[in-house]
Amino acid sequence: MTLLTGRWFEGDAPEVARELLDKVLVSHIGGHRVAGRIIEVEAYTSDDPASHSASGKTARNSVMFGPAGHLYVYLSYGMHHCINVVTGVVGDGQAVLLRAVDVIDGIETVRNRRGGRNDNELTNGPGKLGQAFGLDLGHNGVDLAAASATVSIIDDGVAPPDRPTVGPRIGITKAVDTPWRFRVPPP
DNA sequence: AAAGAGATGGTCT
DNA sequence: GACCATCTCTTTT
Repeated sequence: MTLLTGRWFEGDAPEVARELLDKVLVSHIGGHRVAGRIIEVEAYTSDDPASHSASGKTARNSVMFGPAGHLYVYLSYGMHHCINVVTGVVGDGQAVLLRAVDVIDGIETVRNRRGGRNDNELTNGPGKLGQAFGLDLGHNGVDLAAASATVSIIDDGVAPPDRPTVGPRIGITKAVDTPWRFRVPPP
């Protein structure tokens, strides 16, 4: 049971993405704790045409260029908050998008936040995950390892899969053939 | 079961 | 003013 801190996240996004599989995302928001095992991620690097960081630092993506282990949150399609973990060294805009988790604590809170949907559709997409954990633009830039962190990532001893399922990233129009989506294989 | 379309707002040209 | 790292609901096979 160890809290992952800044240095742990530092590295190339595709590598860190694989390491993040089976780690546990935790949020403490509004007096509710929610925890979920990360089962699907996507990597975005700085020389990657599909990445928000591809054309340099802007107001939106500036935290991607900051230290590893902070959250990069952006608003997608005007209504969904997508959650990323920054991985590059300072000045290098890399991040891993968290696409899906299995809820392991706070399922009642998640059901409430997700408006009473079927349990298998609560956190199986990046926008759904953001809503389930209570995250929004106000959480952009938060340090996952800060003492006061409301969001963190924990290693509870479950190793990442030796052979993750690998595939193309979803919902992008550039670099669609780069296989940087990783998933925990089905049991 | 699959395909289509609308919602909705921040960010960048 | 266009473009989205999406989701949900409706319509059609």
